Amino acid sequence: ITTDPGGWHRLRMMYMFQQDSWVTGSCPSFLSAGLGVFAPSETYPLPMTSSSWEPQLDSLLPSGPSTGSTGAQAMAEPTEQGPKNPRVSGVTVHLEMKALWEEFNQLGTEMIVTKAGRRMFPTFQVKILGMDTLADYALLMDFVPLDDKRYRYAFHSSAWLVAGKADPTTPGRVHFHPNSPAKGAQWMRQIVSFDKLKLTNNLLDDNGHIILSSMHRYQPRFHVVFVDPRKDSERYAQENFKSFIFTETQFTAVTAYQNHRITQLKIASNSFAKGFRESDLDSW
Amino acid sequence: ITTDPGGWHRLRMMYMFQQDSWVTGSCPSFLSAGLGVFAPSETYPLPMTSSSWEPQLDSLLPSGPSTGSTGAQAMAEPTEQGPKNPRVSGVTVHLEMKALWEEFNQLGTEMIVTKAGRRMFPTFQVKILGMDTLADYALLMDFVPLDDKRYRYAFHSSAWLVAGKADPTTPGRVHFHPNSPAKGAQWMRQIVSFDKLKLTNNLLDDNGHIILSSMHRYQPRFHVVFVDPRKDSERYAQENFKSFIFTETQFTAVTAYQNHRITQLKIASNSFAKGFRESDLDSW
DNA sequence: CGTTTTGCACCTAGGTGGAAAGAT
DNA sequence: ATCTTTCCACCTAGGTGCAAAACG
Repeated sequence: ITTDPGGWHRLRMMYMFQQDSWVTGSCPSFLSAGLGVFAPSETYPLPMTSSSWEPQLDSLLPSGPSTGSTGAQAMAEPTEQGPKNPRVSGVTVHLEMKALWEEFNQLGTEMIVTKAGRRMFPTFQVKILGMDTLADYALLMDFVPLDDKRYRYAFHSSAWLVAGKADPTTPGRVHFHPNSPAKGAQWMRQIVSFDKLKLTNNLLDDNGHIILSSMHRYQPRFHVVFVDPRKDSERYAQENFKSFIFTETQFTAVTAYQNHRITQLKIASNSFAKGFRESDLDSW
Repeated sequence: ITTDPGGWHRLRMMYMFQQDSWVTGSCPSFLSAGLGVFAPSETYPLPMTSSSWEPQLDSLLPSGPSTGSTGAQAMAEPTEQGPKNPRVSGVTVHLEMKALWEEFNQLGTEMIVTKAGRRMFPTFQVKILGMDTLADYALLMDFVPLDDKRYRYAFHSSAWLVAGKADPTTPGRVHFHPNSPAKGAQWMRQIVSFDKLKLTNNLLDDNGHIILSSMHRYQPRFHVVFVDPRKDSERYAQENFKSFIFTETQFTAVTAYQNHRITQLKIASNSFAKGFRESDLDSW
């Protein structure tokens, strides 16, 4: 938990209904041993009509005319998850930079994956409410395939096409927020940022990064896990977590940008890419 | 506890025997409310014969011929602190970069203080053993005046001279390691680095930095505090912490380096000062 | 041919001591 | 005279997309 960068701690943890899965982020082993953990479904479980590539805005979000509320945020509708521990049942989550996410999503968000690992942009950031200030929580992210397809981009028509069935994959890793576990008060104090999370296409990755297949579509998921102090906490695993899905954060993993408009939006909005801005705005 | 830099959380906490004191570092308020806290003595309490400026090595350290052990480390002898909770009584702490600290200490370590706040170099880093892996701890640092004197540096003789009585001061702040509180397992997993700690000479500092008086000598102290879950934890405050002092880390606060040899050693050993290396070693 | 890898120029962000100017 | 402040060139460390090369 110190500041040693790249010193990710890796550990194993059992999915309840699945095989083992690598867990990323610095997380103490006693936590993974104790918290049980939810069962990520192999494919995206939300009611979605995403048979076509056409990006759609989250129908669950408060749409309508924009009210101009300060600090664009979205609140995810948790999926049906059965009875929950009161430590997590009241938790609500707001997505930061919602407007930017939507702008990308309307074009069809692409995220670069590299062998060494690449950060997401926009960064997944949330504001959390409703935790028990005195209880311990771990915050996690994972990525679920949006469908069982492989895609390719047709440059002449500027459109994504289905290119076949999805490549086979290993179960998929989970990224612990490096500050996990921490008290509810700590998590709620300010925006929680997953800027240490990196995406890779290296199936043999040894750095604890999230492994994704290029040219496949994914839905990020966010999980709030109450660290149950009880000895037999595994038995309550299903009750002790709550998951949140923001459909505007879905994306296609790529090794190089396909849609030129995505490239331009990345350059325009990511400060690290300022070197590629030329004409746009000198007013700055 | 997220990654927002400069977003230090500040809060007040009561010393048991003293007035209020500012606490720095991101630390949840429930913690400060609960952990009670030790009473830092106004002047350095260890048996020391530091009436003269001559820097002396810690007589408590295992000296003798260097055995060439890997990773130079020191283990602090805790001062007499009365009966302790078993959660802290077995804790031991090793100072990292001990050899470098000693090299500086032999010359008379100087640390720059600025209005905006300046990091220490060497950085105070420790390896911790003997914590209860499942218990919550907070790690703290504070700085105790080594004496009641004000110094000045005589350039012609390259020596420090007493320049009078110490300037009056306010009680002195405490720096919480930003990851506090965390489980013992988390703290012991890797080296704990206080690289977010900054020193300032601004008495009105609003950034939660440690306030020191230039031309005065200080002894850094390191405190391991068990976060007692009991409601009346204040009553056990004295039992729930253990303090460690590494005399080789003592220093004089300055606004500009006085001893040229200190400057050269900083330049030679701090990678951020590489721009000032010229002749020394091109083999690199 | 479509896709991936590599090296790189160009940034952000921020930690150094120096030198000159300012303060007392 | 002594000490402090400010600005700055020069670093570290690392996040960008690009272009060319490599891959299959």
